[in-house]
Amino acid sequence: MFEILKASPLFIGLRAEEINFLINNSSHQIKQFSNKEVLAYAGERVEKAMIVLDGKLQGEMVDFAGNSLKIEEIEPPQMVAAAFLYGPQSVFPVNLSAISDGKMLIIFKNDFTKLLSADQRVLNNYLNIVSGKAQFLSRKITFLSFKTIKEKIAYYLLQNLKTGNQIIAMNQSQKGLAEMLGVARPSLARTISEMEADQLIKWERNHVDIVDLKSLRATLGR
Amino acid sequence: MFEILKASPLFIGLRAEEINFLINNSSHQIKQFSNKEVLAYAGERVEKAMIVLDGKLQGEMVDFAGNSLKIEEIEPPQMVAAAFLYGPQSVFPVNLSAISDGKMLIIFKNDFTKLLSADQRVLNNYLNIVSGKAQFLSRKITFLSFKTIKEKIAYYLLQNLKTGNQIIAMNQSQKGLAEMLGVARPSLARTISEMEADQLIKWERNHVDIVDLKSLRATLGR
DNA sequence: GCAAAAGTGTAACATGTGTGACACTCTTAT
DNA sequence: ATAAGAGTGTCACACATGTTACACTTTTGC
Repeated sequence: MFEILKASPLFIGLRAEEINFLINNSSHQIKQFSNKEVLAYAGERVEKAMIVLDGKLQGEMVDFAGNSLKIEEIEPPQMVAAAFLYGPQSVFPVNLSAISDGKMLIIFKNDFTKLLSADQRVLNNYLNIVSGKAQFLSRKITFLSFKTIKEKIAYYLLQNLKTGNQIIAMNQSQKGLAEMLGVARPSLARTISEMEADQLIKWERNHVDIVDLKSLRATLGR
Repeated sequence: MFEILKASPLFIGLRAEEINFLINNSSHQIKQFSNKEVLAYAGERVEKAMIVLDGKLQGEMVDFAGNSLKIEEIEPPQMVAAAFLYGPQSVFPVNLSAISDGKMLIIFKNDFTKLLSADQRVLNNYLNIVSGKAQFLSRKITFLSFKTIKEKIAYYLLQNLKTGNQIIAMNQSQKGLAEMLGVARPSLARTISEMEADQLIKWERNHVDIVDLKSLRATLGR
């Protein structure tokens, strides 16, 4: 087990013996789960830290009509719902169910808090995990908050533009990009055409030429 | 100072003497700042925990064209960039500048980490702050990912509907709600009218009646 | 090399949302 | 009590985007 945990973001930088020592000094459980088992429902309180040791879980968002929506997979040795253990509304944002047999390490919140203060490296790691989530979400919002497709494209290009360069390698199809930006594929193609007509960019199969950097930047100036 | 800090989310549940003790046992500084002073630029590394003691700061997002965009105000005794102290990309997401004279408490990251492990209540508080941010952002994304205003309204209402009830108290103006949902105010009003015409809801000044819960849910079934 | 699959350019059309405007109502402060 | 301010209902209009469709090109697998 401790070999698996060594690879976990929570225990980066610790030796297996150290992890062993820490875990064995906090009360914990190993829970077996079987395929299709529902481990937690959305809205339920998060009261324990969970780390997948073996097998695979998935988080499925369930809408009010009862359909399941997005899916996020959690594999060993990831933590489950790391950013939802603490906080004013510490409830599961999704249904948590197993998509294979497996087992997980469970530490109750109180004990987990003690564990965090027992080792500064673990504390640091956990803070990195949670902060990382917040930062990821923050960046995602930046994207979503651009209204027009033109803005999204401009932002995407400028993000991926290395200074001094004026060519951006594209390792993604327009279809994929459209999905990532959350827009319809033909709409993306249309907007690209417009931007080419406006002499802002030149979109080739595998790379994009920035023709008029200044105007491209101005696209984002509201 | 310790009286101010007592009200800070970071030190909830601690007595002034305890805060005094903790702070004086970690190395720290008090920094005076003056109006219009820029305290940090977006992209700069976050290396210290900062708590505003007096005066007011603002975070301004700067776009690629050099214009400043959104503004977030930070007042005593709030922490600055709490979710950005740790994490893989711990850099300021915004420019940080003063909009009045004032002063702040500064604790360098290393010392702050020690402070967190020195007192479990402070650790818990900080985890609550950061997790709270992540949860707030997560909810915001859920909202932004609904495409139509009708969906957003339905989601909002169903979220705030207590089981068994069919009336939702509104503690927010339509204007405020429109802002929160990221839509134009008249568009929100129009959509509400439509939903009323469809006999889904009845929107009064201070509360909303759910007329047809089933159909309201169906709005979200994609 | 060839066929199938995937990706791309483009068009016509429907539709949801933002904008700006205005009258009206409710709340707040003096 | 009254005036000023904030919030609300509604309209006409412009416009960006999604949808659906089809021809064409490129890539992939055999």
